[in-house]
Amino acid sequence: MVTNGDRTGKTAPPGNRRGDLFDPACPTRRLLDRIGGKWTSMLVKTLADVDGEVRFSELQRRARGISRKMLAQTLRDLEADGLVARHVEPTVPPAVRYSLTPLGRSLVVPLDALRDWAETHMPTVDAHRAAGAGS
Amino acid sequence: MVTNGDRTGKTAPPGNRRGDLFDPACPTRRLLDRIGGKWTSMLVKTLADVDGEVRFSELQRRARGISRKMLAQTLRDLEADGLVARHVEPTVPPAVRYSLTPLGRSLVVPLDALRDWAETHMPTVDAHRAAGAGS
DNA sequence: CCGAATCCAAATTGATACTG
DNA sequence: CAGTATCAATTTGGATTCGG
Repeated sequence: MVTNGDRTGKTAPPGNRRGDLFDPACPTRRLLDRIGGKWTSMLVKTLADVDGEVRFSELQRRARGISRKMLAQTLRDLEADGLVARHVEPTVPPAVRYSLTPLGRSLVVPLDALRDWAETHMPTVDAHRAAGAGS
Repeated sequence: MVTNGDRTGKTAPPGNRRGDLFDPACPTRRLLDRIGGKWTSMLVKTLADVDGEVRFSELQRRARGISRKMLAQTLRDLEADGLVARHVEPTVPPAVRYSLTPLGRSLVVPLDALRDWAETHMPTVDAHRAAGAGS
């Protein structure tokens, strides 16, 4: 593990804070804040699933339970991050399509690792909670 | 409840198609809800770092910024999940030590994948936000 | 059809103080 | 030392409504 705390005491350049998880500027912490959002990772995965452009309304159809507000908000956030591309068709009525950027697609890899762990181990977690519930 | 209640065996269909992410019962969604918590993943990684037993107060020292309340709460949650083991020494004053269970250690793997992505790509994300900030 | 703005309810978090 | 209880502030998500 890279856990040597060789901090110089001065502000380190971005990308060099590997051992400093509790620093709010730590990239890992910021990433977790982001994908920890209720809809972010679901949207990324949905976009990865279709592997192409999706319209706003179809996205909302696929993401059952999401409100227009949260869909738009999450999408704007993802776009600002460079994870999602937004393409506006200048028609009437307007047609807007979203897709994953290469950067966004690269995020799917670690997200899949997480999904893999969840599929494998969450039943164990559930069993543990059920067993120790009354403790 | 899920209609797919077959938890005793492998239910993954052929290909990549797995559980419905938008189902609140989906394990991946539940895992993300959990590690999306502000302190959960930080604590798991801290415990993985020491690779042994840690006392409550030392944990609080390492996890700069966490309050006793949140530390205790997150720890209790992790323990109920079977990710963390709690060992009480019946002395006066009491000494309690925490450690990662094997299950908890296994979670470190996908968490590290996430960290890896963050270290590599968050600077790009930042650059993108900075570039398109004023829009 | 897309999405921004407003208002509001609910879940999280934190500061502080108290207990065994 | 290792928690727990209570209260308040902040954040988050959702319903509705209005505009392009």
